Amino acid sequence: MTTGAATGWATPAPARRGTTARVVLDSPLPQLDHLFDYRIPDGLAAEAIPGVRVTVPLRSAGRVARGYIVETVDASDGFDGELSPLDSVVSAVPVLTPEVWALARKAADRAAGGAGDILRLAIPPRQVRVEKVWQRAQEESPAVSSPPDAPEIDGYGSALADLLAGHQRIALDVIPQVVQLESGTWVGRWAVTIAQAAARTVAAGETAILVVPDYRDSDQLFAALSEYLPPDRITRVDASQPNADRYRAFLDCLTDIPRVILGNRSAVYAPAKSLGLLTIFDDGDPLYSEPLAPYVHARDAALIRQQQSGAALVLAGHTRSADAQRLVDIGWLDAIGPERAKAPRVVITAKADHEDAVAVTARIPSMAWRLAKEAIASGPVLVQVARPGYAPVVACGTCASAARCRTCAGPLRIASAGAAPSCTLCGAIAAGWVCPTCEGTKLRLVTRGTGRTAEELGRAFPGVPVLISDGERQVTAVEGKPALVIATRGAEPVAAGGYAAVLLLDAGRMLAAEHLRIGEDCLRWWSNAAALARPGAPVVLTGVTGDLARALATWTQPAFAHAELLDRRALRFPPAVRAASVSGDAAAVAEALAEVRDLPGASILGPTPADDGVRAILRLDYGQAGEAARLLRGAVVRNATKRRKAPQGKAGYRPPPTLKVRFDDPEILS
DNA sequence: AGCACGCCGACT
DNA sequence: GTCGGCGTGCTC
Repeated sequence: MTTGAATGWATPAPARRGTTARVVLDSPLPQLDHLFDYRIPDGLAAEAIPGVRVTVPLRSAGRVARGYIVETVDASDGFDGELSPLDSVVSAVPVLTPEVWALARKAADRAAGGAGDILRLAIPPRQVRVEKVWQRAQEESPAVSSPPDAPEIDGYGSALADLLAGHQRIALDVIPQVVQLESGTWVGRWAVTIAQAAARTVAAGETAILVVPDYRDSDQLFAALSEYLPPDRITRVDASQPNADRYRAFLDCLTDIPRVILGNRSAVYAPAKSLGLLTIFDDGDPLYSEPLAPYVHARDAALIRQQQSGAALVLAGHTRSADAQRLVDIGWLDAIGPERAKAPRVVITAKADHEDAVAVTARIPSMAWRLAKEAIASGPVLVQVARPGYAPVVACGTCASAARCRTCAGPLRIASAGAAPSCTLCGAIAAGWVCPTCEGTKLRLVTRGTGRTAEELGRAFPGVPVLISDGERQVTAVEGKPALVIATRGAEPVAAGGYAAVLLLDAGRMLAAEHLRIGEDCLRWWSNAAALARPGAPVVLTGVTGDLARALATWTQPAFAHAELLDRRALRFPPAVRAASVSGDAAAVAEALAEVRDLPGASILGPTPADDGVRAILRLDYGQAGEAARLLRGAVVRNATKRRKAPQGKAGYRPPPTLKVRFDDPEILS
């Protein structure tokens, strides 16, 4: 049997191996979320080391659960029954490192959730063949590239490099530009800045974890990293990878070789030997909000990991999230920007005059129109719209009431040019639609998606190619030639040389969405698009004035975030306070809330009826949130252990909903 | 979850 | 008397 110590990838064997293994189970059940002690049988003594996957008996023979050895000890403390023996060691690779275990435990505790749920994000499913090949390769001690040179970080003098070398925590304002790499690829300047910082970390013999919202950002950053680092120093850990690739990348992260680990939100949990830098790009992006229990936001996980590891932390973006701003305001993060300010040229137009404009230009104010016409001769023009599709919302052409589906009353849309209207929810075709209010038969397009916008603009600019980039058909890069690029917010391609003009066409409509975070989101969408313009090119904001327009025009996003945070403080909304939703059976919710209602500064909204039970919102000062999470977790465990099945004979009985606690629930702000 | 243990109604 | 119903609680 090979042991890890011989091949360099295992945790060093302790001087004296314990006789007892403390095991975390791979289970979502709250009542099993603690360590279980097992006797290590003689036959497994060599393999049963911390971090390995094991199977263990649970309650009765024949029933086995999967888990990981967290530590080995000599005597079990706190449990004085007879220990069962470990069932088996699944694999010799110690996949759960002590650092990741500490992170998972703390992140779960902070969110009133289970560590096992975090581990499922942190450790990909095992792929036996991949693991065998990888183990063999490790035993042959593969050649490692020599450490790279440390590049300068352009645009920040020595300030940023000094802060990183001192492992500081930073809110970084990136430079809103596109640049061409030596490979010829054009990327956002942010990617180069982060790549340079990461390369310096690797040159110093440490590992950097770089987290980005999605694969488009990942591709840009990967291209930039490749300018500074050899391929064996860059490991991509995307959840969209095939399982085999994902597991291979994960295993590579376990080695001692300092590297850059690049990936989406779950990359914050990647194992890393001597972590020196952790960056999150555009931390306001909702993709960082984990949709799986216990719903830990990648930013929060990063903050915990920074504290535990002492690595440098960078929250970078064209905008500052209110959450990052709070950390700046309390002195937890140092705010740093470029040496020389480089703001895009933002042109604000008054509200579009819909009354006397011709149909084709209805959404486009004359100034925007003129600037686009001028610009298109010299290069691509980006048109940002709110929605994909053709006509996502339609209404009666006569009385203007919203058009609804006859079957399910869902809203109707027109999916493509010339298509019959269909239901957004059930998909039913609404041929021969008649307005139930006024009996009109004509439909009016209330909103125009990418498709309809492309059609309209294509007609207005004959001979100019029109490209569409939205959620379904994503274009990642366009050439520097005249073209109209119609994109939904967040799906804008990078243009070679930058866009000759950027039209933020549906700004007013985007801002009208009912969401307390909408101002922050809009500024982020617009700023990210503006950063794709070439120097001096006009960025036209239509239909929006006021603080938000001023923040974009003067490129003072941190000031906007600060003002936003003051508003939230006055209202006691996140992130000025921490909030959690508590939902489930009315009695269970009441019992859970009774535990926390007397904590200093706690306040409760509700409970209000919610699907199959009730839901309440709990607001807490940050200092009390940890204690609240502990108390609520206790309530969840008690609820889980006493929940019972239907009494026999009662047909149609539904068991009461389980008690759920969700900290930092994004729906609280909607 | 899944399984054993335990305390009240119909049975040989 | 005891067989077995399912409500209750635990899992190292």
